[in-house]
Amino acid sequence: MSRQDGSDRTVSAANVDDSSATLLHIDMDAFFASVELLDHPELVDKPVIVGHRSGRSVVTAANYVARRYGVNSAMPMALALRRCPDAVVLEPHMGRYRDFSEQVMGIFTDMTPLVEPLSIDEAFLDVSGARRLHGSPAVIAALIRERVQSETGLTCSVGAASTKFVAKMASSRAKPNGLLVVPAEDTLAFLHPLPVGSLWGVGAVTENSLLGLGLRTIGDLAAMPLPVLQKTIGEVAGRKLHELAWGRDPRGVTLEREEKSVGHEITFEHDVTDVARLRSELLRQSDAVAVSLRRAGLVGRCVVLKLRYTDFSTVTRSRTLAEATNVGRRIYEEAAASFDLLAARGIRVRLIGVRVEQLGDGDGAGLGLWDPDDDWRGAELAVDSVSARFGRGSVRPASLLGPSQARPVGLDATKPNPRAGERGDDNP
DNA sequence: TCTGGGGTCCTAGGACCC
DNA sequence: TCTGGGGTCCTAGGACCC
Repeated sequence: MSRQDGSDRTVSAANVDDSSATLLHIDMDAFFASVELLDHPELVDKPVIVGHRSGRSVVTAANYVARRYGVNSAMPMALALRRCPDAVVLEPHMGRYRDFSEQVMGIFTDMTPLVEPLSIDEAFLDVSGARRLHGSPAVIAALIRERVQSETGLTCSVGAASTKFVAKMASSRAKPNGLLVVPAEDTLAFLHPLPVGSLWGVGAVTENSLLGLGLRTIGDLAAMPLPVLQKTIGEVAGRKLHELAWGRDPRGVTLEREEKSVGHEITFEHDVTDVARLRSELLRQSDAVAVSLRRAGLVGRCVVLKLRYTDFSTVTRSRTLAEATNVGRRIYEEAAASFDLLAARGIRVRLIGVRVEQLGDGDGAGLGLWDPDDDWRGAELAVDSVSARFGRGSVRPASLLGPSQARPVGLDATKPNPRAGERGDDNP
């Protein structure tokens, strides 16, 4: 293994063979906080928290000075400020973070076309094909880190390994502002001493289950008989974690991901009992979801209402439509119907949200009925009128067809129904 | 300590079909 | 009818990630 820290000092074996470590995971350091510090250089040595100071918010990001006080992202703001009363709290500026995100993703794409963004501030890169042009994975990682720093003023950390999840775990152990290369033959030596909780996909609940089995390290997990593991944490999770513990992860870098759902939710500053107010929030969110769907050229068939009550218990109610939609009014009707059943006997609501699932291709624009970028209210009738024109089932989610068979609305309706005539009694 | 908002994936039970 | 097996869809809840 070889490691560089912020001063580009090689900490261990310098002449390590990194040729097998062709998957890079790149993660920006304290991303939101670092962007804010570019605009407030006078705060560099002070604890800085990004988030809303008010009410029920949580820490969105914290710089490394704040982290020394025990402040971490997702921590309740009230707790963070108790731990670090002198912290400077800055409001988030998502648009600005998105701009920086695009800039660094652009730097990644200059090195290889095989870039899989994982979130706004991290990505996987497959550099196996870029070696001849740019050099070994460690050289490519160093080039990227230099460019990111000189062109944006931000730092990032890079993990290089032969599998995605080991690269991801390596980057988190290189933080901040470091590079950690794990050649294939060092994978188990790297993984097995680490605590089970550091495995990607092991959260607090699973960690507790594993500790209950006496498993403290990833090496312990690897040595555990698979059936025992599966009995405790489930068949799929057990198999997956066992594979990961042995460094096996067949996933490659994927360029395009299909969106599975679109939703909006809010937590009120104070719990709300007023049903009319809750309904109007539902209408607002339904419209917002519809706008998001149309911008993405999508329609959805399943409308999910989510409520969180005063005691933090959460319920969801879903309704599946006969035809997919991206019309705010339709989404609202379904969400409100679910809501009325729950609200009939009075409720105290902390959070309310609407989500649309079972997404499909909603390319009604090709029919000249509406422009997906045009969010004026009149466009609301768009996909419902397409359905009306072509009849039931003309708007079918891609998930029913399989990815390669997904077709724009309308075109699909010109095909014979593939499910017609399959109802015969062929019971053996 | 008192818990955001955006998501993905898995489990499990029941309806329904052949 | 005292009932098998396999598949798909729908629903609700929950773990997990950033």
